[in-house]
This record gives sequence, C-alpha cells and structure tokens, in this order.
Amino acid sequence: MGSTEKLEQVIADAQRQCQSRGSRLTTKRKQVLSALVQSQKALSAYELIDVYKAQFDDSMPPMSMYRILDFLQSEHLVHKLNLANKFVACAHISCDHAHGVPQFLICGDCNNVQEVHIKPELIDELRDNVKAANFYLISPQLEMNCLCESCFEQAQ
Amino acid sequence: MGSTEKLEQVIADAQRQCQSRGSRLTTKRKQVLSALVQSQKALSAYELIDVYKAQFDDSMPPMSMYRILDFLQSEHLVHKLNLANKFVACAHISCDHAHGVPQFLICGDCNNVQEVHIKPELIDELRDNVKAANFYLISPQLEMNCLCESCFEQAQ
DNA sequence: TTGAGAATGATATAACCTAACTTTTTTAAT
DNA sequence: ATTAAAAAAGTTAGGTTATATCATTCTCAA
Repeated sequence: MGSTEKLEQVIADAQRQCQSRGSRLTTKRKQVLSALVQSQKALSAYELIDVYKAQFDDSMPPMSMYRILDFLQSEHLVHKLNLANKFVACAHISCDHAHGVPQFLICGDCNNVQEVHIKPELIDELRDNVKAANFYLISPQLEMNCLCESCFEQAQ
Repeated sequence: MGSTEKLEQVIADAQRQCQSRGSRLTTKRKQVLSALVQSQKALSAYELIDVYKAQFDDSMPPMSMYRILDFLQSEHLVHKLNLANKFVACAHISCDHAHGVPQFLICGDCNNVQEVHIKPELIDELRDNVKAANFYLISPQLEMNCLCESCFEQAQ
C-alpha cells in the first residue's frame, strides 16, 4: 500500500470512528490530522500551524490549533507527548484490535517517535503500584526519553 | 522523627551527597531544595519563586530558579514532572539503598505526588520494548496521570 | 426556516523556559 | 594576603507553549 492510499485509509477510518461516536471530523480537523499522520516526527502546535500554512495555504490561529488538537486527543486520534510538548498521530488508527496502552519512545535529538504496545501484564503491575499507594490511575500512557538508532550512532 | 528534624536530615544528606560528588549545595540551592522538600505537592518554577519569596523574604528571577532546579536535578535531588511542568524533591534523598527507577503518581487535581519504586524486572521489560524498536533508553522515569484518594472521592 | 448548539475566529495575555552577557563569589595557587 | 580562574548568581531580553474570553459562522434537526 502506497503512502497516499495509507493516508486516505487512515483518514477514512478516523472519519468512521468519529461518526460512530457521534462527533464530527470537520475539514480543518481532518487537515490537521492528515498533516500529523504524514509527519515523520512529533510536532509542536506551532510547528503544526506552519505545516498547515504551507500545505493548505491557509492560516490558523494558535487557539484553533489547540482546540483541534484537544478534539483529536479526545477521539484518541492524536497523542500529546508531555516529554516534548509535541503531538503525534496515533499509530494505530487503522488497526482492528482494541487499543492497548501506548508506550512512546521519543528520540530526544530528532523527535522521531515510535509508538509500541505494552503487555497487559506489565500494565497490571504498574496499576498495582498505583493501587498500593491509594491512587487511582486515569491514563497510563508511558513516555520514555530515548535516542533513535541514527541519532545514537551520531552521538558515538 | 518530627518534620523539622526530617527536613534537616534531608538537607544534611543532600549536602553530604553533593560534597562527595564535588559539587556545591549553596545557600540558595539549599533554600530551594528545602522549600520543595517541605511542599506537600509538586510546584512549578514560578510557584516555587513565590514560596521562596514568602519563606526567605527575598526575590529570585526565573532564570536563577531554573538554573538552581537544573542543578538539583543533575544531583538527583529534584525531579521534573513533565506531565505537569512541575518539580518535586526526590522522595529518597535520605535512603541508603541505591535509587531505582522512580514511578511518579501525580494527582491531576491537587498535584499531590507519590514517588514509588518500580520492580527491576518491570523496567527490564520496558527496556526490551525499547531495544526491539531499535531505540536506546536515556531515562526511564515514569509518570502517571492519577487522582489521589481524597480527590477521587470528591469526584464521585 | 429558524433556533440551539457546535465549531471557528479574533484578541489578548498568561505561563513556561532559555540565550547571552555582566557581576559577584568562591577556590586554589602563588 | 593576592590574584587569576572557575563557578554561581544577576540582568535583560525574548522565544515558545498554552489558555481565557468574547464574537462570529456553520450545521443540523425540529
């Protein structure tokens, strides 16, 4: 599957998911998601504004971008990486299986991001830690400060 | 042990640790650490400036606060919580055992923080995930979005 | 077709963080 | 004690990230 078809597939799936949840993937939201899906790395809201400007020849105020990103996060189509204050498209929009807990490997140099899955048993253990401390887990997303292969090699 | 003695103990231990590493826990650094140790919750750099002002009747520019926080982090006396853009004193300054990987449970309502330890086997598994993706782990600190017991009960 | 709610626009500003240069303080060698 | 080097802290300025608030436009269903 070429990258264009893959993008279209992802957008179509996102569209369907929103419909089934009674929310609307408007044109702007679709454009922002599309830009993020195409990006090879995590982007800040302001970087995304620049990409949006370039790609769609239209401006977008920060407020709107943040609102759209909030929406996409609430639909689980986009994740915010707090380690980097940047955003990535969910890597599993077009997957069948239910989404498990994501573990994000973030390259501190180039902001390249890998989204991998975590074994449920592992999550259970983390949950046990939480419970033992009398806390209640809201969202178990994990983010880890890494170097990707090429940045790691350059650092040697 | 009362809270005053505990504080003094922690500061003394921090002092010793810095000395043994050839770094200096200056008066200002000590004051900032002390304020953080006494705080029941995570504080932002600017909140910490206010606390510092109130407690020591002295002002501190943001730049200085960030520098001091950088220093304290490099000495492993303070952790930055990226989920909240806030800082906490390490909960194990006065512990004998080597510091394992911390897992931070952050109450999204009141910013109360619990620092717990993670089983080494669990970290190993997370590391395996990283390795399998051809990434190289830099820092494995985990942060989890939670509610503390009392905020959880209030939300019901 | 019209009214309610959702989405977006516009403006302003708050909150977080760092670069770069200056001054002060500390340390260690003379 | 004196002084040069290094470390810490001060100062100024500005960049990045994020949100509050009110106004306008769009969309959908009654």
